[in-house]
Amino acid sequence: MPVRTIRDDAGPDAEEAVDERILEAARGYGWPSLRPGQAEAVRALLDGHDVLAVMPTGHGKSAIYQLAAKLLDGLTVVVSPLIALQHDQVEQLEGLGADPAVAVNSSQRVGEHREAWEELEAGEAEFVFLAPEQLARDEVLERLRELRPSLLVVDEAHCVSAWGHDFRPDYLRLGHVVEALGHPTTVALTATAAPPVREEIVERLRMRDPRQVVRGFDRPNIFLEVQRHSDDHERREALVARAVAEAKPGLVYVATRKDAERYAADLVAAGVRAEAYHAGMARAERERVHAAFSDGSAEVVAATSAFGMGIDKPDVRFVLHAAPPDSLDAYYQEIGRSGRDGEPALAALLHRQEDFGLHRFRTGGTADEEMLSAVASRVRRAKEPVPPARLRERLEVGASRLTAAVNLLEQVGAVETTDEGELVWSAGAVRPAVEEAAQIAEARRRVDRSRVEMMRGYVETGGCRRRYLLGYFGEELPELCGACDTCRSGSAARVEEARAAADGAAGGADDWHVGQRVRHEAWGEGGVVSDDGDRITVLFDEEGYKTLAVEVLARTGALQPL
DNA sequence: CGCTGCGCCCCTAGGGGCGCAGCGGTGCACTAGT
Repeated sequence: MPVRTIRDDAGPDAEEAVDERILEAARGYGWPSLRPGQAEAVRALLDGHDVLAVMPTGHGKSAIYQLAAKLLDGLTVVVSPLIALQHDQVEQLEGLGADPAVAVNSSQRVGEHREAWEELEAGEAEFVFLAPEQLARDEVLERLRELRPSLLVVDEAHCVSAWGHDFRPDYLRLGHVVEALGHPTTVALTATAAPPVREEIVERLRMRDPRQVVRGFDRPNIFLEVQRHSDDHERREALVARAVAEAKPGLVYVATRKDAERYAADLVAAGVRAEAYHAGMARAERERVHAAFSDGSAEVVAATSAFGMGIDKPDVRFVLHAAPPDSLDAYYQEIGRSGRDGEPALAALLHRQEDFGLHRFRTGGTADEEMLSAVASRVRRAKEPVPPARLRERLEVGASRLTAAVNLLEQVGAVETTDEGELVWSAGAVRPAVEEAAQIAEARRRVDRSRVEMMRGYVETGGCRRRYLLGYFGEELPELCGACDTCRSGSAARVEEARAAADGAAGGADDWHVGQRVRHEAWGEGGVVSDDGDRITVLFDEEGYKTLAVEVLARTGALQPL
């Protein structure tokens, strides 16, 4: 099929290569044109490549699979993290006049559930939405396999990395799902993922010959600001005053449920139409708050991280943080909910040094060695493959704790999963496997803690905040952004000068570059993720992020290229 | 790690201060009992 390529180097908004067939399909949905990256991603899928697309929400990520599904014969399976979102996604497709879509989940009535499967098995539905936990069930997987899906979509794919390890470990098992379904073309979609997160997504989903499409990362209309407070009371007052003063609607992110309630109450007392939102609230109440924010009757929502996915409001004018999140990935995701209309928006973080203590707690804990041992011993002793459900009964343990242990034992090659989803012991003794698995879990925690340190680096930097943020996501910003507090105060320019001076003193030697693999004498192997001239940041495989002074490295030789 | 809430002691009886235990985010699916 001939591909017409229009090349225009005028800038990021330049129209990209456009495949006539894709454009035709887009018109079928009522879209006159495509955004940068969309056509590229769809074309790669049509060519049989797996694709990871990283684009901000509102940039038309969903269009990628909607178009590909239209152009590929066969069922499209969409892995979607929240049941509450599945319904909206089905409706959105209906609104587009797309082929029928159904959802399959535990909230459905028996009849509804049966009907969905009947539609699928009669070949009447083109899309099916499920959470990863559904796909962990053999019966579900078996029925889907019979339907020979041609496209597998993993929506909100950062969940693989952010939730998979402990919280919703079935995310890490999607690789099995891909294979059990005969490896349909796979596309992973997310709004935010730093390079190591992208790597993990590609690896965990066992993508073959993947194409990465990363677009629209910088959001220059969002002003970045950080305020440090020493006293919690003062921080509260400053935040409320700010929310009162700024144009609305806006979001206030907090660290605990109780704070969500307190800030909402304080805002109401200050005359703001505010609501609280967190996962401890009754479902109907959560839905009411979500709806109130969407229709504008609530101006501000004070929320934990539970409020986020599924918000598709273009005119959010500010996102205030009453505490730093545990990573820049999370922070960027949250502030990215503002200014989607392209108009000016504010992202301000009001923190105290002590806030980081909560993350120390959350990334603390010890490896679940007891569970690893119990699982390993049982699987090894068994004469036949063990269904995970039986292990759960015998060990009297919840599904997620068990799955997390199984994932680790698989990762060290001690346990394997059969095509039927049963567990077999593959090699070696129990003890060393358990120890190795516990070490992997411990390394994971070190990496998590280092992600917190990168968040700390963001609040403490005197340099351009946007440059720091984009650097974390692997993008270089050549000029100071001019739209953050450090640029405005002149601090960023002073840091820049000092750096240039240091560079000159070092003879302008450029020993390191982004993407380079390196080995450190104490921290092992890693990859350079950012280069600030006088300092580089390396993501070590087992230790996480470390920021290193180039001058010290030159003197000590502690870091060597590989 | 840091905050909150509770019990306790202080002491010329009602509130203040101390010490310590417990808690802190995100969702799926499934089950039992109304």
